[in-house]
Amino acid sequence: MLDINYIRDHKETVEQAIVNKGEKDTSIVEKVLAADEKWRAKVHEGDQLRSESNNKSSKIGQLMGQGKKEEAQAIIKETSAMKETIKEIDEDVKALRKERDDLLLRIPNVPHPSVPVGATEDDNDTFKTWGKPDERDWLKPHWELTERHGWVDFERGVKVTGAGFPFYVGPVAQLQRALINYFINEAVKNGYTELQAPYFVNEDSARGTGQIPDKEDMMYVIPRDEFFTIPTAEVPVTNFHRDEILELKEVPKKYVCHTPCWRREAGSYGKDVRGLNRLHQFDKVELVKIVKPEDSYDELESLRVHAEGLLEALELPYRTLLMCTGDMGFTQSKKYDLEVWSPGQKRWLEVSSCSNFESFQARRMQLRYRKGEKEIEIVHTLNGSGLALPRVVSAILETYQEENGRVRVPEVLKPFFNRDHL
RNA sequence: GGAGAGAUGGCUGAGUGGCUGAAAGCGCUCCCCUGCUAAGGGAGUAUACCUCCAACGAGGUAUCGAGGGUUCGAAUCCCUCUCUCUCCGCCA
Repeated sequence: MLDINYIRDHKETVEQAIVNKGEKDTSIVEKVLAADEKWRAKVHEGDQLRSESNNKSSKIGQLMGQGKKEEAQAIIKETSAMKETIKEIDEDVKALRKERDDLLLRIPNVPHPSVPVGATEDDNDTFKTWGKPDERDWLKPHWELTERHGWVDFERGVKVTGAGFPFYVGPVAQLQRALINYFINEAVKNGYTELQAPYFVNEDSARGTGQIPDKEDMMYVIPRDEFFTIPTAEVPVTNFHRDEILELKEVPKKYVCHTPCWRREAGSYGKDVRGLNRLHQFDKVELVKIVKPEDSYDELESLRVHAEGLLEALELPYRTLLMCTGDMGFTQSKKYDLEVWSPGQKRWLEVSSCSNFESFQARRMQLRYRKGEKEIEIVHTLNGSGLALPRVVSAILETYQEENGRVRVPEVLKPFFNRDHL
C-alpha cells in the first residue's frame, strides 16, 4: 500500500497512476483522503478525552492514599461519566480506521517515470534482445519430444491429481533438478543467501506481498487450517522479515529460494496451456532483495542482468520487455519480463519477471531499517525469477534437439550429467 | 493426541490493582577519567499514531503474546484464542 501522507501530498500523481494502470475511476483517492481526515479527527478527540480521564484517575489514586475518600468519590463520579463516551469514540475510531485502510489497500502502486504508459501488452517496450530466434522449420514442439521419449507423463498426472500437474520422468526430471541446482549455485555466487521456505503461508503473509486482496483467486486455499499454497516463493521469502526493523549493516538482504509454485490459472485454454506452457504446479527459483530505497532501481537492473545471464549461459535466445503501466500489475513500480524463444512453437515464453515494488509491499508488512540513530525508514523490496523451470525445460528441449530426436545437454549443465545427451 | 508450565523492552529477568513505558543486569551510543591495556564514573538507549511548530523541538494517546471483560484506574484480576517449552504417545 501507499503511504497516506504521500497520497495527501501527491494526489494528482496517484490519480494519474490509477488511470495509467487501467482504471477509469479515480474517486477512491478523494475517498481515502476524506476517510483519513475523519479518522484523524476522531483519534484526536479520543486521545484528549482519555488524557483528561487519566489525569483524574491518578488524582483518585493520590486522594485514596491520603485517605480523602469523599473527594475521591466525587472524581470517580466524573470519570465514570466519561467512560461511556470514550468507549463510543473508540468504536468509531476502529470503524473509521478500517474504512480508510480498506480504501488504501485498493490503491495501486505508482509506476516509475521510466515506465512506458500504455494499456496492453502491445504497449510494452522491447528493452533488449539476445541471440537469434532459431527458425529451423523441422524443430518439433517440446510436447512431441516428451511424448516420444516418455519424459513427461501428463495422463498419469491427470489421474493422480488433475490437469496441470504432470510427472517428469527420467532425463527430464534430471534436467529440471540440474537446472535448479545450477540456478541456485549461480545466485549464491552472486551473493544471494540460499533459503528453503514453507510451501503454505497464512493470511497475513498473503496480504503482506499483495496477493490479498488483489489476486486471491490465483491461490489454492486450505480452508481447514487457513493456509494458502504459495503461488511463488516471493510470498514466504519476502515475508521472512515481516514486522522487523533491520540494522543498517544488514541491508541489502538477498535471498534465493527454490519452491514449487501453485496457481489456479482459472480461465486459461488453448495453445497457452499446451505441454509445459502453463501448469498448476511448477518449480521456480526465485530471487528476493530487500534494499535501501535509494538503491532499489540499481538493484532492479542488477537483478535483471543476473536473470538474463542465466539464459545466456544456457545459450537460449531471449528478449527483455519493459512492461507498460497497464500490463504490469497492481503492486509493481517497474517490471521487466524475460521471454525465452521457443523454436518448436515459434513463440516467446515468459520465464522471468523482475520487479521493483518500492515500499509498497514493505509498508504493508512493516519491514523497515534503521537508517540513522533515530531515523527508521521503510525498505524497498524486489524480486525476480531466476528462473521458472518448465518453460526453460521446453526451450532447452526444443533448442537442443537433433533431427534423430535426441536432445543434447547444454554445456553449463554437463557437470550435472556426465554425458552429452539426455 | 494426553498432561503440565509459560509468553514482559535488543537480550537476561523483576514486577499480584494507582507514584511502572516498566526495577536490575547485559549489550549498544556519547562523554569523562586513567600514559597503553584492564578497570572505573556520568548521560542516553522501544514502537506506532495524533496535535502544535517553517524548523529544532514540545505535548498527548496506545502498546508487557492477541482479542474481549471487571474497575475511576490493569503488565498485575476474569474469559477466549494463539504460540513456546517439558513429559508421555505417535512419527520421516
